[in-house]
Amino acid sequence: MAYRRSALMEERLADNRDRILRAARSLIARGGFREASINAVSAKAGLSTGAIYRYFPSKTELFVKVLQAAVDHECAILTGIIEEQHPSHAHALEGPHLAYAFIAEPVDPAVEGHRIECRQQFSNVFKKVVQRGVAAGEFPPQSVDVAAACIVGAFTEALIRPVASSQKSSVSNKRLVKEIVQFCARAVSGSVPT
Amino acid sequence: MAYRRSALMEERLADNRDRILRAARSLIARGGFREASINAVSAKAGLSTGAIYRYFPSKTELFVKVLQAAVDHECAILTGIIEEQHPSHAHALEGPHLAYAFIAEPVDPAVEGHRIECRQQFSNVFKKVVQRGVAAGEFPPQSVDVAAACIVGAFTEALIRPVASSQKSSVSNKRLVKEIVQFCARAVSGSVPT
DNA sequence: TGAAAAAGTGAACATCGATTCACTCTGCGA
DNA sequence: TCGCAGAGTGAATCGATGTTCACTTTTTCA
Repeated sequence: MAYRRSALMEERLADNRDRILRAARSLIARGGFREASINAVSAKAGLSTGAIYRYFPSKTELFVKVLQAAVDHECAILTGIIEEQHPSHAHALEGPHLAYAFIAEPVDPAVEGHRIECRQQFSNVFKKVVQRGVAAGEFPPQSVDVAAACIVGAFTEALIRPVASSQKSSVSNKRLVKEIVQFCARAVSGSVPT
Repeated sequence: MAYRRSALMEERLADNRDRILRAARSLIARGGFREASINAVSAKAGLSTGAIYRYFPSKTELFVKVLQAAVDHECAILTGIIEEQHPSHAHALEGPHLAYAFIAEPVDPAVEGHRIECRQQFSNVFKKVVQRGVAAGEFPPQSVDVAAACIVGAFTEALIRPVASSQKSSVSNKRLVKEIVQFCARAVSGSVPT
């Protein structure tokens, strides 16, 4: 009769899909989209090139899924940090490596379009914070859209620079984040944080 | 005897080279590196594909030269604005289109490396300003490197966003720049500019 | 003017990587 | 155990581009 996938099989398929995503993510994080060829991804995932196409219709789709997952994850963390005032969780952000792919690389227009949405997503997180501050009179009047974009830009550039130049940064990652946060805090509030 | 190029010929060659650079620059600004294939460049420059290789050893070299020229130009403008307090010259910056190629696109590692240098170059311009302010006690103590990187990031992200999303921005370019400048001014000085 | 040298041409070539597909292998159901 | 559906394979295909090169055209100079 009709072919039914056993639970075990179902699980294995899901696992494969997951391994593909992880492999792609890892390769992108390490060497950018450039390094994430279908061959490399399939090899790393322990599958053949053809198998990839059973799970994703195209390389583009695969990349979009990878970005989506990463951004969802990081946005959640970010929101958590901001909402709950637990800046210590900042280390949960996976460092600048993946972020690099968000900003400093090409690819085809489809992925490009998606990347823009991702940046927008990050931006929205910050926008809310600024809006709140301005409404409460804590922050001086300003274009919240521009401010949000600036914050995203400041983070990405400042975080990415050390990766891109592959030089040992003189400041630790933790300290770096702290500096950036202070920069942005002064920018939106117009005052030196205590 | 030995072949000597006449002045006229010399001029024509220089003009060709110039047209190639302009063509590449224009294509990059319009559609990113992706659109700037050798064929497209040669066509736009009014030469054959092969001719390009008489002027530049490779596509990579050509791109590097284009970036170099653009960055030199923009850095000079930027320095001028800052040094001479003529913010009105800001319109001389060619807008976000070329900037887009500096940040949001891939290409081969050689160009990538050069791009990083370009960002550094921009960064240095800002770094000096911040350093001066901190030394003079006008700005609170801060990591000038991080601040400079943040400023570059803020500018690029905020300027590029409208281009990337290809939506008519609600703010004019001039106003946009002003907002960004204010953001950065507050960030480094920790006070609301008058 | 004629011949050598340089500049220009563009079709052919080389490469690289995504995608396909004819085939093999494996798990499900009878 | 048998036979089929689905999963997996990987070499071949295909398309896109950067680069080359044999040839044509133009320029220089005696």
